[in-house]
Amino acid sequence: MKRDNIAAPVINRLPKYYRCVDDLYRSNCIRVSSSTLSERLGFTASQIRQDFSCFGEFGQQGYGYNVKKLRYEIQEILGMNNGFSAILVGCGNLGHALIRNFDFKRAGFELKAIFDSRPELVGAEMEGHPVRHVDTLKDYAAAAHPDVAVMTVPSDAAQETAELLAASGIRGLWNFTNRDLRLDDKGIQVENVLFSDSLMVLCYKISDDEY
Amino acid sequence: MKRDNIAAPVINRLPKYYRCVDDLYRSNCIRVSSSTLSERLGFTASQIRQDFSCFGEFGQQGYGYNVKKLRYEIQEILGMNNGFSAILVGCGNLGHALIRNFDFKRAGFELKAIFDSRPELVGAEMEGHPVRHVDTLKDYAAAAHPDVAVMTVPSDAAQETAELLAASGIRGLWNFTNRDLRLDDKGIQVENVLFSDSLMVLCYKISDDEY
DNA sequence: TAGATTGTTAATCGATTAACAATC
DNA sequence: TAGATTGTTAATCGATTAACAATC
Repeated sequence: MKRDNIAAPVINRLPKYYRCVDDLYRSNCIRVSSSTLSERLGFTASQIRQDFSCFGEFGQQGYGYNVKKLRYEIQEILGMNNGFSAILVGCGNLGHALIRNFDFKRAGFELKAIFDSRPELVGAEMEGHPVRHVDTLKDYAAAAHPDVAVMTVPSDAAQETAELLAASGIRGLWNFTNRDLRLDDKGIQVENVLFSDSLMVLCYKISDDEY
Repeated sequence: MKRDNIAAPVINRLPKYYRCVDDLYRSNCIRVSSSTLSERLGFTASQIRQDFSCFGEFGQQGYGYNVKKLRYEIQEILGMNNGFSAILVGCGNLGHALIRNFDFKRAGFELKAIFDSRPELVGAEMEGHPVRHVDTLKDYAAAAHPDVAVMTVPSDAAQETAELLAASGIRGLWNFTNRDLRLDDKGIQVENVLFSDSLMVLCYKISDDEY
């Protein structure tokens, strides 16, 4: 599969493609054309074909795309079939909510271990996972090599925790701390989930209405 | 203030500008130049000046920007000073986490009421808010006119809840359901917080590394 | 075969960057 | 005044859309 230097806007559309094609797959749809995808997604058919062609040729002239095959190809592009593992650091309300409700499997991850720094939590069980002390994280990582870490620690602990994780050889940070992390040159990938940014944009949009 | 037809990329950068300028303000910084902002934000100085100039002239030649003034102006642009109110629908783990930990005030919102459909939760208190039954939402909205609704209901209830909220006159939906909502022509603004999309992009990025 | 639809090239559109006159 | 830095125009760059030959 081609995969070099894909533009960020393309990459950010991939999950939406996946969700759409997965929905079609689950409703037993066999084939789909770029124009049908266009209606569902609100992107132009041209853009959809252009985006897919960054990674290969998945369709067939006169027919369209086979849903099952397309779904598999997008999984491959996204790396969902790599069997990645995740750990979660910070078992507060948000961490707990993710452990209980978020379907890691569906995004291609297995949640392997959870950590907290509060002694009163350590040893407790959360959805079948024992809470480990964050002091044991580095040893755990050295042995188990988890791929990504879910950061649900308080904002104040964000930078410190990020550095610990980077030093532990984690390759990706899924960052819920509402803080930008400074981790230059460490080659670690970061995805921020910035609740407040999203709410501010919504605030702008409803203010905009008034003009 | 100018506010017509601002490009989406500009709007999406505004919260990051705000967080940065707010940090400067809180550390008692008086003035800042576009080049200093550039270093902190990773945008070019040119882009920063271009972005600000969409909304007015906030700086001064030879001096830069007054931090306090700039912070205020961005608040105004984002609509953070409009005294907007919010309600939250769905008091599961994630809803609970937001109620407890998210600083609505800091983003310019006041959380006014919370709703759930589970009878066993109705009447309980959560961080000082009584849980109301979702059947009373429409009456509540008719009386109190909340501006936005935080949707933390299960995915299956997403579309139904969105329609109820639209019918209740809510102007903005902050959508945590991981589902795209279909609300054409209702003039309602939606901001999605799609956890799974974000994790899939991270998955792509760490896969990308291998090539 | 005729109709449909891809993958790709070329054209357009929009966003970012560079440059600089204005001026504090 | 001299140095610094804005706001804005023009140039560049990149992303999206349109068009169409290839072909199933």
